[in-house]
Amino acid sequence: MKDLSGKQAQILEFLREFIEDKDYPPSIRDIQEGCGISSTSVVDYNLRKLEEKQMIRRDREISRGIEVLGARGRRPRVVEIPVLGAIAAGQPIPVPTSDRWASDAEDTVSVTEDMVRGKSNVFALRVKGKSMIEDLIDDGDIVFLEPARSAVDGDKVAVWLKDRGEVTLKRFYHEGNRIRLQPANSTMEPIYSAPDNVEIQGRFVSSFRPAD
Amino acid sequence: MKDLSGKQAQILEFLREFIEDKDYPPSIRDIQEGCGISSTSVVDYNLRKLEEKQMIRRDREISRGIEVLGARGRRPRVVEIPVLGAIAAGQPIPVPTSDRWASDAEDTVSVTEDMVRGKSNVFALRVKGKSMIEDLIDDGDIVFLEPARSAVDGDKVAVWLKDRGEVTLKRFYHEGNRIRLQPANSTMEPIYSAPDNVEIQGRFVSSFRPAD
DNA sequence: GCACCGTCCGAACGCATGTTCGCCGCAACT
DNA sequence: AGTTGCGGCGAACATGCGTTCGGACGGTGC
Repeated sequence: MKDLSGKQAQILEFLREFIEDKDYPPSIRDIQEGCGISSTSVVDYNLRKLEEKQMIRRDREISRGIEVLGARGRRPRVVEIPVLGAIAAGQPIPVPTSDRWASDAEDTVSVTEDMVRGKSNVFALRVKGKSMIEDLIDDGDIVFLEPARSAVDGDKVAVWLKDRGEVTLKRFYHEGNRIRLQPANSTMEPIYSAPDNVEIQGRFVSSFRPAD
Repeated sequence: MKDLSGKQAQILEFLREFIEDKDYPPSIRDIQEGCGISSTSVVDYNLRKLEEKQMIRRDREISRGIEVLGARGRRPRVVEIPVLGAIAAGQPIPVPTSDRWASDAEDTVSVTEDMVRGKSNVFALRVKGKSMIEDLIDDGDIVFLEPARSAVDGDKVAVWLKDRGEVTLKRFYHEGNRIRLQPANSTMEPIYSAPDNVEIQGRFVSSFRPAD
């Protein structure tokens, strides 16, 4: 069931390379030529075999209707995340109110969908400066956030501190009638603030750190 | 040059959705039906216009030879990174000597190519435990490393400390006739070691932190 | 030997699909 | 009105491409 002949493996490999390269599936005759096969019927024959073995899917009656199945075939869904700007202590970030940022985003980053947990409307911020290093966020990191106005205890959120006039990323805790913003490092003291002084901008989804 | 008529925008949108959905480009008649156009020649006419405007690329004489260009069209190249295992203080990591790990990798992660800088043979490790939190690497993080046996000053490398019997991620500095492994946090002291006691496993490329 | 089966070959068949061509309606000019 | 250009229409045309069919070649079992 799983093992396939040399020619079938060759065809499968050719399929992957062709699709990767050209962005559309090859025709029967493309495969024929690319694999050095002398007849289209041989290709058809082996494609049927591959289909039986669940390696590919074919849309009959449709030109180039071949689809490679399996982990290497099904391309992971890629989403474009708008990078809205930089976040640094002392500087506000422009937080969108509408849900269409694609136009005013200065930059975008493409990531596989599982990196943002399939959430929608995720946006990204480029971290500037070392000011948040105690939150395990380094200079140059990219943080992915989902829009949020509220948080539950323990959430990592980007909050706008009205009195300080700055945005920071901390863990969020309700504590009596005040808010505790907890850094992730034991050597740092938490920030306490009145609830109406903090304005939640977004909830942490994930982060990425490129090389230096 | 940039603005396109309503019908052209409609066709372009249809192209994207169709390709996203089916994994192969539509035929002229697919577009005709999908956009409610009464003649194939109209589709052809507008496709030529789109091609003039550099919005798409057509492979003449080839069925479904349409390719959407631009940021939203050209899919970012996705590479599969083998996750070789977990890294935690006190435990060695199995570092491959050959360059074919795909078979023995327990897991893989798909990321867009720019996340690993287009480097080849990159592998990934899942961070276990909080033991490296001072290097801005948290529990659950995924670090991407490229195989390396040497490093230049300042590189973040995964090193095997023979005397301690553990692997850790630090910045690497030659300092006289010893090696300094520098954490990224000022409250932590660097580790000094003899050159023959450290064995470099891989060089840090990037890291990713999923949500809690 | 013979029959059977998996694989391959070459050619023909026929639908699917891209391309071309003449014509029309409409708006903006002269 | 006449002209020009753009966008659309429908049909015919030419080719791309999937499919089918008769047959060949090499194993394997009887």
